[in-house]
Amino acid sequence: MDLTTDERRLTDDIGFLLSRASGLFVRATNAALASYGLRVRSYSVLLLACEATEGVSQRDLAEVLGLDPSQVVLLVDDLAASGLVTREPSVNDRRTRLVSATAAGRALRAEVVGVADAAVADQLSGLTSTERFLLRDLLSRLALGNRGSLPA
Amino acid sequence: MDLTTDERRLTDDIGFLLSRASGLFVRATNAALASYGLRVRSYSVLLLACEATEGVSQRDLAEVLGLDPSQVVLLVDDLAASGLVTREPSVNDRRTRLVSATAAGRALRAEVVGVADAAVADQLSGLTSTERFLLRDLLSRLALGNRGSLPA
DNA sequence: CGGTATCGTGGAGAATGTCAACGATGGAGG
DNA sequence: CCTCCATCGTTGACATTCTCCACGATACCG
Repeated sequence: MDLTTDERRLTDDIGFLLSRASGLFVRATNAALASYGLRVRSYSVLLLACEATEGVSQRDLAEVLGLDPSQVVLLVDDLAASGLVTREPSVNDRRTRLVSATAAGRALRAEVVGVADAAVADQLSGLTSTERFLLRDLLSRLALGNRGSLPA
Repeated sequence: MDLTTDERRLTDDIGFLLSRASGLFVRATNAALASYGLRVRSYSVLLLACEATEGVSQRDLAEVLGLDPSQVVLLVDDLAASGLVTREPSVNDRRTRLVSATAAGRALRAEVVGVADAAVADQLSGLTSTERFLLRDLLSRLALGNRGSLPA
């Protein structure tokens, strides 16, 4: 049942397909967010800042996003300069600076989230709802190491 | 059943998960290929050159890889400088230059393909064989627009 | 022949990835 | 208290990648 190596195709490689699909999604989402002055990266940081009521450390941001901490600095710099997030030192650990969304940040997020979701949904138009859930579960396990499926 | 927008999480977004997983795969594969002087990109070009018995136009390479043609030029430049591929003008259309793998290119591919596949398989270790087929099918439809599932 | 499109190539500038170092702080142990 | 070591944020440097534009060469179409 194993194909000989000579019969393999790049277009059957899951790594290649992941990279290809990811590129399509990122391009589509960047285009959708462009008019709001956001890119996928800064939008992701904004979302995480909105999700964390008490703020997120930049170390955690780097961890979740899979980025080098030095990249997070620049992303937060831009968002802070735009007044979308604040960066305040933690009282528990003065090394860490907690990133929190401002009112303006939350407002922009509320305005943009539909556009971003629509861009993603457009790319997913070929999949049924069931297939999307399945894909999300599989990708979640690859990207985040989640064990089981949806938790109840 | 729809969550309010305030309850959505970035880690549930398929676009984010795709980007995250793709990054993991690319990093792992790059690390595996590093000692052979290849990166994911050049390795992909080499694979496509090996698959096409009559050579591939750089236009087609750009199309399949989802890259700008100007990037393909540099990739082929490197591979050609290493003696892994040749770039010869097409007899049908002298504008196009067909990229073909040399004997050295095919030899290197045979040597490396196992290492690259192992890197991908390692990332997929959390998925069953059935889940991998399923994931490949779903990604293939997203990345390549394939309609149905596996053709018989 | 003239107009238009395509292929490969080069160049510019932004965005991203990777790595090493540093100051400031925290934590553990003597 | 003091020293050693780890962590967080930051900066800098450098390579890779992305995006777009323009050009010469060739093809196609009328």
